[in-house]
Amino acid sequence: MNYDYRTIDDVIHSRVRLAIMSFLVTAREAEFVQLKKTLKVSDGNLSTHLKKLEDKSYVAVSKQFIDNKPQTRIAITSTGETAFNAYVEGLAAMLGSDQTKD
Amino acid sequence: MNYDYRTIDDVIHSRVRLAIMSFLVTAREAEFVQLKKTLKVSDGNLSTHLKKLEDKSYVAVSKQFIDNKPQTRIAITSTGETAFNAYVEGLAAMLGSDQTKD
DNA sequence: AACAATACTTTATTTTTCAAAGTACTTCTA
DNA sequence: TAGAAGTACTTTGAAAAATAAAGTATTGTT
Repeated sequence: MNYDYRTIDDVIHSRVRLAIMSFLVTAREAEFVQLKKTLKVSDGNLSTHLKKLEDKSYVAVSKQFIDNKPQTRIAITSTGETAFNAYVEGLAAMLGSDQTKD
Repeated sequence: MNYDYRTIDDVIHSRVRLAIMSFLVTAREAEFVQLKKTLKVSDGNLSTHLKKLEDKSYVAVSKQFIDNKPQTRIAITSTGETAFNAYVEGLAAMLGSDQTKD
């Protein structure tokens, strides 16, 4: 069991970013609007959190026009997936998921 | 699967406070100094985080003198334990702990 | 008595979060 | 076809949170 809080990745740990990463780890990629609706987060909030994940290369953001409207697609990267898995493991080690109770 | 970040308790979610609660949920109670060493956190930092947990009645703090030195004991409350368990469940629902992979 | 050490708490600075406002369009309506 | 409204974002700024540094109080040590 580990209780050193520094071992948990604070870039992933933010509630909004954790939701983003959790969604992407199974969905693989998503549109900005889809993410916004799923996470029930404001535009600005989503935008800033995505930038942080992008800065760390946890997600890759690509922009295109579809029906003359801008569309932003966000995909998890392998770096992001590795970091996410490490995060979950670290969390489990802290929470003590092995405790036997009902 | 739930991706609404608001469902996860932000008082518990902070890295330091999560470590505190995780520790206390098995240890039941601890001394300030013990907690400080285990979590590798500074005095001031621990003090402020404990106050937040105390404000929410997630922990109960009692002070006494032992060998003429102040000693602060921190115990998890039933409110705290309930909140912690709910937090872990909420987190599991977000992370998707049921995913079948090796 | 002076100095270091222990066990904290308070303060102040830096960082983070989040929503309001802003930008750059497109589509709809009169 | 002007302009109002809507969509898809980004930037900015204000509030909240995290953290370390400084402060308080007492003890032990030399």
